[in-house]
Amino acid sequence: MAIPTAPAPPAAAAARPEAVAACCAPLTREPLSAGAASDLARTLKALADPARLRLLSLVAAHEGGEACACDLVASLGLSQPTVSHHLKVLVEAGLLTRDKRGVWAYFALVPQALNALAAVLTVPTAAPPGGAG
Amino acid sequence: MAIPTAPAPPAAAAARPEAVAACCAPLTREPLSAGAASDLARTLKALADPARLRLLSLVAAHEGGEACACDLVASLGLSQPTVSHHLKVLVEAGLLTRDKRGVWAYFALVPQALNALAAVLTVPTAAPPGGAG
DNA sequence: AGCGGACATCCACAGCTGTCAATATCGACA
DNA sequence: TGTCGATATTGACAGCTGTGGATGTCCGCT
Repeated sequence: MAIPTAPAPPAAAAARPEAVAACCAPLTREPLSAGAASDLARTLKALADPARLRLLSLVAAHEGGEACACDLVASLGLSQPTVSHHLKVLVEAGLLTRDKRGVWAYFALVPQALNALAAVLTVPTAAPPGGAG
Repeated sequence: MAIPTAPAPPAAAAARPEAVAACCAPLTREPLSAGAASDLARTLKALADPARLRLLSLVAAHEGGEACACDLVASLGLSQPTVSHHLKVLVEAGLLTRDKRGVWAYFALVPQALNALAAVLTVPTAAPPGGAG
């Protein structure tokens, strides 16, 4: 473990969800720095779980684009604390937003976060005629 | 969508890299089945590691689109067994191909795998015209 | 054939992660 | 104010994962 990057607290990730995809350069343009790779991996780790993927799709497919936590618990077949934990991970990764109304908590997708992630992963299949610099 | 959660051995994943993104439906179209979520998570887990992300970018950014394992070991600052392990994970996930020439092993990107992944994650931000359904 | 180098595999270990029971917190309501 | 219900947090634990040292395997060279 020789990652000399700044030890930012995990809560900071939620404060800057735009850090997900940095700026623009796809994964394949130039070698990732250790810090950039760590940032990107943190977001991907939030995605790389069956329960969280299902949560995202449940929220996204729900009418109105948002879903109540109680619905998610019922749909997932996992315990309520476990679902709450997964939702927290997704919110802190900037992939979901949480809106608490009364006793209910509603979660909605953050499309730009997923799209930024998709943009980073996209590979230019056709080589540009101008040649790479 | 009745993905039967077949307990296929991990080696089978390399034989069907197109299984990464199933068919076409983005994550946000309809709730993922447990099997589909598990499949997608498996591929994302292969990506969700700083060392493997750097490996992918190193390979992709290397001239000729492929890189020798020795270069990767030198660039990553990790031990040779560790790099070999990460490369194996990426190959088994269908994200890299391995081509052994003599004593050297060359690794190349599988653009379609990453692009399929990106397609799954992409969220349609604008509603399709006339597609009120 | 013998040797050296490149890569893969095995083994062990520390740290992380998903899971749930128990509990705490907070808002709605009588 | 007291109770009920929804959600979040805590604590514990099993299983997974990243890592490196030691070793095996295979190829090229002398």
